Amino acid sequence: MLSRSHPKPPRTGRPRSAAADEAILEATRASLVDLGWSKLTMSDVATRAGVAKTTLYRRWAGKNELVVDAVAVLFDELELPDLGSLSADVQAVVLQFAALLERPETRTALMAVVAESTRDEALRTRIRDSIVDRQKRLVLQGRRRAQERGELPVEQDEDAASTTADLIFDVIAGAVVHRVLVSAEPVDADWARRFTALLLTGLGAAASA
Amino acid sequence: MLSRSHPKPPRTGRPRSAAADEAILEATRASLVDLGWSKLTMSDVATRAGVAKTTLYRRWAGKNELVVDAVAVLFDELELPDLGSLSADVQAVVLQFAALLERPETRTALMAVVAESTRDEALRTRIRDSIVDRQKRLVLQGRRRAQERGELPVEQDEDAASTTADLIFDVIAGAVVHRVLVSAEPVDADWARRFTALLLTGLGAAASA
Amino acid sequence: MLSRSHPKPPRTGRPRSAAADEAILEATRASLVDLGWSKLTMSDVATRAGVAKTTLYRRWAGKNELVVDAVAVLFDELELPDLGSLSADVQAVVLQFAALLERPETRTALMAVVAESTRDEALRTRIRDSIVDRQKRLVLQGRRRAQERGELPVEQDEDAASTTADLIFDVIAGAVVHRVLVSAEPVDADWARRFTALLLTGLGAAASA
Amino acid sequence: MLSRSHPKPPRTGRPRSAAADEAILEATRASLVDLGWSKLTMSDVATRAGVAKTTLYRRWAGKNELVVDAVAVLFDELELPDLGSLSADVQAVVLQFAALLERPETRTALMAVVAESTRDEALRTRIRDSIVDRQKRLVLQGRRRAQERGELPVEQDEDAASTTADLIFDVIAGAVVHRVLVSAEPVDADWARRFTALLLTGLGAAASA
DNA sequence: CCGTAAGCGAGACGGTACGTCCCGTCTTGAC
DNA sequence: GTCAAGACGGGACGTACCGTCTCGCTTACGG
Repeated sequence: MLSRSHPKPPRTGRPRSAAADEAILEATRASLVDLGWSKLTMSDVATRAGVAKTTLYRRWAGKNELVVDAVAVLFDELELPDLGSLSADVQAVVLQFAALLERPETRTALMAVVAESTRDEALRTRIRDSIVDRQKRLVLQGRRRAQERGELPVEQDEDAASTTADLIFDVIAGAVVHRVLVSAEPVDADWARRFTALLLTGLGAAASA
Repeated sequence: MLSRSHPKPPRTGRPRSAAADEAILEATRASLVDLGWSKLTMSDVATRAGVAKTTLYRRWAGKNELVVDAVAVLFDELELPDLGSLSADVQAVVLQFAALLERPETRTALMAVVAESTRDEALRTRIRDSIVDRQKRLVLQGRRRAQERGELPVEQDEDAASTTADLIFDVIAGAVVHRVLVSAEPVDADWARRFTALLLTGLGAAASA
Repeated sequence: MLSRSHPKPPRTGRPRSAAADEAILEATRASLVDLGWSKLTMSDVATRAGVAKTTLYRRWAGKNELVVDAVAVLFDELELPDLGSLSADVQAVVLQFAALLERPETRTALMAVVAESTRDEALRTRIRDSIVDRQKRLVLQGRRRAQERGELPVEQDEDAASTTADLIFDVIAGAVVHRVLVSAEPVDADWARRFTALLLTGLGAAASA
Repeated sequence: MLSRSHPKPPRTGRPRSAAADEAILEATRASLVDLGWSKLTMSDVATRAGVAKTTLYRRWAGKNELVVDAVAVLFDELELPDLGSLSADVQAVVLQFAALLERPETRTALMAVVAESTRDEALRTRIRDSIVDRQKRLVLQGRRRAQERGELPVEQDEDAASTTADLIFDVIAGAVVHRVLVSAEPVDADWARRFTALLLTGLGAAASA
């Protein structure tokens, strides 16, 4: 669960309903599925959640922030399986990620909030903190495991390692997102295999350089 | 200029103003810069263009279509320079593309229309036709030129060649978009060099396999 | 019909629907009857009139102004009958006025807008122009007729005549309103007779002094 | 102080704060002055009184009841002076009453609660008990004093006397209220003199008839 | 002198109406 | 038949109060 940081928890007054929070996020996802981002309204979410509109606005500044929180949790389902080789692990994650992007709630929401974030610095930060940066763990975890297996050398220069991890992350995430949402072509086992081969070969060569 | 297909040009009555078309698209871009996608309104565009709202709706079905046409032309500015090597050419295009995505009108519009397109098949087609598929010419042109230079072998299997081109396109476009719009990190000469190295190495290995 | 003064009638664009105006005022009166002033809402009026809320706000600044216009027309129904004597005429008008105040739409609306007008100069002016001052005609007409009959002397001092007319108006209107809306006692023929006797005797003595 | 009737005083638990009552009524009057009837809110009154909203609702059913209690006490300040003649006494009360109605808290509140009372029988009763009927004492006191002075005959018929008192009350209260709140003209010594003359002459004639 | 029951400030709750904004359509008269 | 202008029915917005409901206290009485 994302902590929306109540830095000074108020001590008086009726406490906020914890149940409402989850009901609202669930209702938001349902509304995304049924209506999509652009037709989703705060009123509709409130109605579905059995909650007053004011309760929504008391907790979230607007549609953008609400949707980010609603879908963020879905991304935490991604995990790196241990299939014995880096290539197999990457292919599996690629397929998982593509499957997540095919779900109607993420499909319609992700690009929309990214689009909004281009004019809203706070929203961009929220997206990065809640969604994007969290998934870098997969890259780091994959590298560590590959190094343990001896598939990749242990890097000495930490800065370079971090820069490379960022590059890999942009390539994987970008390519899969583009394939699914822009090209609208399927990410199947074959594509995953071909893409992973390209990535790992390029990466290996870069590492040895 | 994109043809918005007037298959049967109307023969009677006052003809449509040709000047209005360009004024509207220019006004749309200006509105995107000033207001961003989500705050852009048809009324605002009409006012900026000195045109009535009815005139907009006579030509475009809605905001989505209008914005696609308004920004599509910007993507046609991309071109593959001839710098003597495939690597240099790719790096140059990557930098061009990133610069285009940094412009406020494309920055705010591109992801937004892609998001809308996830629930609107016609819009997705329009985006592909007007924007995405047009840029595949750059990939094809780059490959042809590399083959002429002997940097890449001439492929026999046309299907495989096409599939590979699609993959490359998704990787390049996806990675750059993700870097600029999601990670919000700069695409500078260094990143372009590193990314291109990864791509071309991976590609070379894949081709020889 | 009250003219809401379109000082510079716009020459372009779709003209405002004249039918909507009357439908809205009628709906307002109906809503006053059903709900009373304090529960009347702009949305309800719009719905009853088959009109969008925006159409209401395009024509009236708010509930107060709308209700003033809606009930003003009812007050124009009052008229001074010619029953042969000033006393009979006054009694008849008193009964008419009381009957008007018994109607639910005026009953609930009149005091409410007067109350609002105590903090809104523009509203007070509107009420005076649309409702109150219009009824002074009854006092003036009554005096003229009584003078023609020889029941009252023709006054020479116009200022004094006007001041007296104002006094009479405040006494009649005030007493009837207070009886009906505050004391909530019936204004029947007996009360009208007694009140008229008090008024005319007092008035006659004042005139001869 | 108005008794708000605690018919069965609760015997256990913490007793209600007596100080809070007066603070709330005072805050209500202050809020009436600053905001007027229609903008006065329970929350605002609670804040001004340094009290929780629940405390208000524990004591009063709503805004109407609260305001009636808050202004009722002001009307008890009216008193009939003994200036030696009925006419002088009446003029003095008229001026007192007008001054009371000029105060912003009564000005905005009185008509508003009367308006509300047209649809709320309990409220009408409360207003009559707390405000209106209390002031009839002034009429009765004035008559008694005038009878003692020999200015008015002692009436035999008690019913008729009561009916006449009601009529006088409606005429005085109605005329002054109408002059101040509707006509929005000043009630000065001259107006009071002229009005009193009209009233007493008419009354004298009626009595002798 | 202690338990208990009501009162208390605070503030979240489900609602309703507000007045504004934009949507996409329709209705004018001018060209 | 298109144009600029602008009114139209509709619907969502985000805000403000409503009157109610928890909360964790405080405060007085009665055992």
